[in-house]
Amino acid sequence: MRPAKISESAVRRLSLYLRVLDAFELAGKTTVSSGDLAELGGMTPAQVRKDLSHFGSFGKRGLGYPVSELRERVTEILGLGRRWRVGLVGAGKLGAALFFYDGFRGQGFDVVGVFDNDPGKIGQHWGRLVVEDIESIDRVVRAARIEMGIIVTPVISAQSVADLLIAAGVGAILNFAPTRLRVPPGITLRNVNLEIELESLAFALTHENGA
Amino acid sequence: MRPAKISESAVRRLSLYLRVLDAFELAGKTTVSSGDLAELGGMTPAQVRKDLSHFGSFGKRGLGYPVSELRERVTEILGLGRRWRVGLVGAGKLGAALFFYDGFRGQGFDVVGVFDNDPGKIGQHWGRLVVEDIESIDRVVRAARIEMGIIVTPVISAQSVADLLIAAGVGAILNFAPTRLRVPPGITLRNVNLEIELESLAFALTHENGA
DNA sequence: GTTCGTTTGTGATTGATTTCACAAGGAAAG
DNA sequence: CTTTCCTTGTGAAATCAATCACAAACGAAC
Ligand SMILES: NC(=O)c1ccc[n+]([C@@H]2O[C@H](COP(=O)([O-])OP(=O)(O)OC[C@H]3O[C@@H](n4cnc5c(N)ncnc54)[C@H](O)[C@@H]3O)[C@@H](O)[C@H]2O)c1
Ligand SMILES: NC(=O)c1ccc[n+]([C@@H]2O[C@H](COP(=O)([O-])OP(=O)(O)OC[C@H]3O[C@@H](n4cnc5c(N)ncnc54)[C@H](O)[C@@H]3O)[C@@H](O)[C@H]2O)c1
Repeated sequence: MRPAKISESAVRRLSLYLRVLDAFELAGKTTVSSGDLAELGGMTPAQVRKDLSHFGSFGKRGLGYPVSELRERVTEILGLGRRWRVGLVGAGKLGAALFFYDGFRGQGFDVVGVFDNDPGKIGQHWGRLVVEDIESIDRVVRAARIEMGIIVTPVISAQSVADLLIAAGVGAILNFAPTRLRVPPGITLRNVNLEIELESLAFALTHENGA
Repeated sequence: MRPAKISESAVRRLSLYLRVLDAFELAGKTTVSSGDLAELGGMTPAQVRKDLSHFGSFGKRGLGYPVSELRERVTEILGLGRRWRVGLVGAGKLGAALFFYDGFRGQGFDVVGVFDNDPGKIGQHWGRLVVEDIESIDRVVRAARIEMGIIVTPVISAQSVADLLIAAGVGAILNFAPTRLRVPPGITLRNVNLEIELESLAFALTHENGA
């Protein structure tokens, strides 16, 4: 089924369902109800059903959803039925934390290229990879058929790095630099801005007694 | 002005306005229009005006908003007119990246406590701090009057760490562990789940040709 | 095969957020 | 003082997202 338009938040909830389904499958359950999924995922049963119904009817009335089949379908919907090749730009503190984190591999994301512009970083061995010169990014992205980029450079370099990634054919970017990147239509951009997260906590703490 | 209810997304936009205002102030401009703010912030002028109007009338018709005054007001609204004391739990890869990142200090957030449960980590000197035993978290949080917690432990420990932070009086938590934490009402929780971000990119790349 | 208890799938409804559109305010120029 | 040109502030309208509520479907029990 090819749904008209799925909201960004609905897609994020699909990721949550997938985690909950993993837990249920591990626990040996063969079916789950929308209520079960909602309980562990932190939303309402109606929302679970609505989200899933956008992609077809997977459940049986009176019974619920078959765990392993639903897990497969959601995996497929999210595009996780295959592995993704990711390039990481910025071999700094955050870049290293991300690179040496194993969690992503388990979800199907392989970092197959690391880039930096610091001569002290270029040539370093990171796991089985070598940190590449940012100058070679076009060649390496094409050679390794990298599909997504993660930007963990300082703000000042972020836009130019994004431009290079896009020019090399990357279609999606996850940006950690606290700045707004401009990307052409058709390129997917997600920002992770930790300063905004902290500021939103500060706002909540500041206004909680007034609410 | 004490507005009835401000949406989470409106608060996040306030953070963006603050960044844009900083840039304008640095550039020596004394007034900005909602159009200017929208242009650099990536939203519409009407939304800028609506967001700001929730907190009062800061602008002059025909002229725009006074940059430095608006910056001060937004700073105040977000609760950034003071410094915040933050505790970091999990002295691992991501914890180190966050701890040694200077960007947060500039926004008013001081990490004044680091905790771990690994004997190999406890006692390590991190900057001018010493990594504390998680067992002492209650004492240290109270002594240092820590107000916010950042959780960067493995999933398995995240809930128990959250419970400890809350028991020690922390009112807001930023959680990086990819799991849903349960917190009592009155406690503010924000999650940063990088797996979900990557999966949302995978979804976009998978469905882009069909859109 | 009928009844009963359960749970899905979905149109209708409610609610929240964003955008529209314009009257009113203010500066500047003549 | 009057006209002109901008830009704000805000109700009204439109769009988008979440929730409700219920008929239809299914399994189990007898
Ligand atoms: N470290 C954190 O915890 C943290 C938290 C929030 C946001 N961020 C943001 O993430 C980004 C990276 O942070 P970090 O702490 O890892 O910084 P860092 O200085 O440790 O690393 C940045 C790396 O990018 C490289 N670089 C600079 N310009 C480049 C270019 N043009 N091409 C390729 N590589 C280039 C540098 O050589 C360096 O190795 C920054 O934008 C920062 O604001 C980091
Ligand atoms: N590293 C990354 O880039 C990355 C990316 C996405 C998500 N995460 C998440 O962030 C968390 C931390 O990741 P990491 O790579 O830094 O892991 P890590 O293993 O390097 O560090 C985790 C630290 O937490 C400590 N710890 C464990 N249990 C504890 C407890 N009960 N109390 C106090 N400290 C405890 C460990 O001793 C260790 O030092 C994990 O939940 C991970 O899933 C990390």
